[in-house]
Amino acid sequence: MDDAEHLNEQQLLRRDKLSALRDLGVDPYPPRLPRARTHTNAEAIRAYSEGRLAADEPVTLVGRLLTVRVMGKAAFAHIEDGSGRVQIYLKRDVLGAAVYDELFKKLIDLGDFITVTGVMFTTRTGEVSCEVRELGLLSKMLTPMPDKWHGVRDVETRLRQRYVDLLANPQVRDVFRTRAAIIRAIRDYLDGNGFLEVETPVLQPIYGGAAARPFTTHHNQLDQELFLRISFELYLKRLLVGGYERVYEIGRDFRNEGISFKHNPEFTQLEFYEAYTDYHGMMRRVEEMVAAISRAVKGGLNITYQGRDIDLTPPWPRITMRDAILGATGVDYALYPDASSLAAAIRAAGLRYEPLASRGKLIDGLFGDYVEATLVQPTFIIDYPLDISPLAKKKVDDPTTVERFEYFIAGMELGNAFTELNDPIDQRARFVELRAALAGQDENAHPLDEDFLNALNYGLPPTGGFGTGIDRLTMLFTDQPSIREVILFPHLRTIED
RNA sequence: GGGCGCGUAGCUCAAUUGGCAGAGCAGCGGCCUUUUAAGCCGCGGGUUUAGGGUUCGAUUCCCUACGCGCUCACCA
Repeated sequence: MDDAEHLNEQQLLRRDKLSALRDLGVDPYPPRLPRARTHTNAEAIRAYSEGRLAADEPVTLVGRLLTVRVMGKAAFAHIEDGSGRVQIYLKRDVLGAAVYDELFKKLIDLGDFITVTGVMFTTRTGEVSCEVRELGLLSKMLTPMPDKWHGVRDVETRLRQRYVDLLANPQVRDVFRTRAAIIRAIRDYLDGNGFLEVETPVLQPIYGGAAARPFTTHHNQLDQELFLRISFELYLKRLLVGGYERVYEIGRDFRNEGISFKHNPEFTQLEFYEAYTDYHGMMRRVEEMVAAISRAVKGGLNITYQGRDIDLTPPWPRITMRDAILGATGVDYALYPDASSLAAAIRAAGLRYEPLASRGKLIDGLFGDYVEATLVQPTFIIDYPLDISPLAKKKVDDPTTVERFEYFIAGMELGNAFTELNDPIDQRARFVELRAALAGQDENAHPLDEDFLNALNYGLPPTGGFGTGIDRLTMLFTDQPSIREVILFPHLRTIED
């Protein structure tokens, strides 16, 4: 890739300029600034506008050269640093022919990092700018700048070479600033409510806590098969056994599944657990936390996602799974206590279903096919079938149903929570049953997590637990249609030659 | 993994039924001392993703490979 014969005209020309610069005694990659930076671009503009710069007080600015407008013996240009853009004004009278013609006009290109020292002023058209007295090159770009107006649109280039995307498309940089602000808002909310941030193993000898196929890896010295975690749940609950009342973790989960606009193999998850509350308490926490995020990053509770207005003001509706499906399909699954009778009812209603699915899977299928996409405004769907919820506590008056909810915004599932199952005997029975149900597909068959069961033997207090995908939350708050747009380096197939 | 679609200059995009591969930006040369997608004059730049096939002739039609997108499946 670096062979000279593969370089295009413009790349070769930029390399020629490197040697020309060195011939002039200019280091195209100097180790530091020739003169210390005095302001960011934004600070310089503000300081000047607010009259905080003395008359003729020089400022030293830095940035990547984005545009140039040469008018013979004078030129305007814009440079961009992390704070934004500032216009610079260069005059041959001021800089001299050597700097203006030989260095600036001939050897400095769009995309180069430069530094200028000069004096702030306002142009005829009212733009606060810097009239340059000294010019320095900080780092030469050896490849042409992308289109200054259109940026880079090619999806593959944008994702494989995210640095190109970021440097060419400022709005992409904003997405990841917002992502950081969301995570900060989450920490602020949880820290402010007495939650302790913890870290639990990514490499796990037994995986669990979610329904997903894992990635496997291997520890050489121990000669031990390990799994990359698919959730934090079983470790975090151990911590409540140990006496912490409120814990949370923000970190990476790994699921070996298909990739889609809302699935990346590794994604960032938030889970928190709170003793002495239940899933109702978790619902209040979730709507409060999401509202807090919205206030922090959007300044209010009304947002727009892909053209649809969404109001995040708590409280959000709580709708049982049963009522949601009944309303959308006319099927009341409570009337059908087993998979075969429910399947018959679904068929009679003329709806889609997976013939071999369990009762819980049939219900989940109906929900996914007929309800989920309609949940545009924030909604809690509560009370899930037992057999798809092995870690949630049964409802006291209905042992086929558990105290669980998922919350939906913009037709997308964003998170999952339950009143945690803390009965060690029941938990063991659920694991055994689950293993039996999965025995056919041995990829998911794995040993019981005896240590987790042992922890429950020591007593887990009544607890509410919650997990949510930070990537999907970021999609929501940055109005992005795909998870790839909110992950800096999303997974792509490697290119084979 | 299945189905459908896409891949043209450094970037953004055109190219009629299968008939000389183009434009804007960027680049290079020239003019231009308050411009801002600066402007004006001129010039260069292509293995049309890769490999094969049909044809007098292929960016266009066919096959294979690679990558990307959409979608379905998978996701206790």
